[in-house]
Order: sequence, then C-alpha cells, then structure tokens
Amino acid sequence: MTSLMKTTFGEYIRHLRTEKDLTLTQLAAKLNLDSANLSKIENGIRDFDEKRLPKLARIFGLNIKDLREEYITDLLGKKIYETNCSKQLLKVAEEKAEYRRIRNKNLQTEKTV
Amino acid sequence: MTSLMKTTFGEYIRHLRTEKDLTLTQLAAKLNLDSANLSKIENGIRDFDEKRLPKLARIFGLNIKDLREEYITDLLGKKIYETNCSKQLLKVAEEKAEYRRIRNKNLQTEKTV
DNA sequence: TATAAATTTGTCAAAAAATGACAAGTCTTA
DNA sequence: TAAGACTTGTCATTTTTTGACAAATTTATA
Repeated sequence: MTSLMKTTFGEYIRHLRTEKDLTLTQLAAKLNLDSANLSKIENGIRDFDEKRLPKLARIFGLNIKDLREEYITDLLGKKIYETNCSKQLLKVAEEKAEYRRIRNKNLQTEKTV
Repeated sequence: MTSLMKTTFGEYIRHLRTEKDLTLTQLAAKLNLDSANLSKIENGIRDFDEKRLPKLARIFGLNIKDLREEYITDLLGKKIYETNCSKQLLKVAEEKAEYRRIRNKNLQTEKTV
C-alpha cells in the first residue's frame, strides 16, 4: 500500500486529469467514455466502473494494485458514509467479514472430505 | 448498540425463525415473501431487502435500530469480505468516510452563505 | 465583449442486476 | 412411505445502472 488519497475517487481522477492538462473530452476518449458522464463521475454523481480501472492505470502510469486499493477504499468509504456507520459498528462489520472468511475456508475443506 | 451477532444476516434470520419454531412458509408469509426466496436469503444466496426490516423487527419483537445495525454491519462485512479489504485498508476507507462527512457539512454551510 | 472550448445538467433508451413467482427437486420425520 | 419442510433452478418483471446525446452554463481567450 502506497499513500492513499483522502478524497473521493472522482476527485482523484480529476486531480490526475488536470495534473496532466487533459480535458474531460480527452480523458473520456482514452477511457472510451462519454465526457458528460466522466464529468458526473468526477463530481460524484455517477460511479466509476470497476472494469475501467486497468485502462485508467495505464493512462496515468499507475500501479493497478494501488489503484484498485484506492478504488475499494472509496467504495467502502462511501458505503460507511451512506449507512452512517460508526467506528464501533465498523469494527463489528470487520468481525463479520472475518467470520465469512473462516466460514468460507471451512467450506473449502468440507468439499475435500 | 446491543450485542451484535457474528454471523451473516441470513443465518441470524434462521436463528430467529427456528427459535420461534416457525417454518420457512410461515415466516415468509408474515414477511410477504416467497418461501423459496426466504430459503435463499437464509442460505446467503439472495439478500434480505432492507424495506422489510421494520416488518422483521415487529415479527420478532426486536428494536428496529438494533436490527438495522445488524443489517448494515452484515452489508459492510460482506463488502469487506468480497473486496478482500485488509484492516489497514479499512482504516483508509473509514478516513474517506470521514472526509465525506466533513465535505458534506461544508456544503451545507456554503448554501446558507 | 464575442466566441470558442470546456464543463455541467437533463433526459432517455438499452443493458445489467435484483426481485417475485412458481415448478420440481431433495431431505426429514412421523 | 407419505406429508411437510426445505432447496434449487428458471424465468418474467421490476429496478438500477450505464451509455448516449442535446442543451445548457461556465471558463478562457482572441
């Protein structure tokens, strides 16, 4: 994990784009996307589609793993915000994730028996 | 927050249901739901629809706030699990949620100016 | 200021995902 | 072994997401 942005993913894209002096139209074309929709993504009205992450990484020369982390932390951050989830509750959520991990591991071994 | 279950929401429903000796058909009827689909929900194949939480709370005499917490922690737990999000990354996600909270608050005040 | 480019906003059809409904299967148990 | 309980599979319907385009508004610059 490299240093992750404390911004939304849309704002992050805008940051990357303006840094490279690209217009919405230019970047949208590279992403095979409508510029109006890219505008909405940057402004948080629409979500960036996960399937375009590899392309985005290539365009800006970013490590795909890092970018995906940027993406999923935004995704979860948004959910945490939307559900009004406190830190305490988030801890419970993490425990439930752990429960799923263990349960899934057990299912794997059950199959082989 | 009362004690939250370290199980999936589906398993929790099954727990509540069997405890009260209800069949899938009986509970499904109370929830205005197909019993086959309730079965899938309990087995984690489908998701419980949030709009039915109040009904579920009434049926089992549960506090709706607590139940909703049970629900959202399951929701987030599932996402954390699915995205393979580490504790470290989850911390980042929480920071991004905080960023959204602050940003939203600022937007509110901007409007009044 | 005029105008051209850049961005935003609104809308709608198409695609994708979630849900409801039902048939047919398996598993339990009385 | 028959009935009830549960599971699985499928498909039509509904809802949500996405792509596409027109028409704004805003910004930059000649």
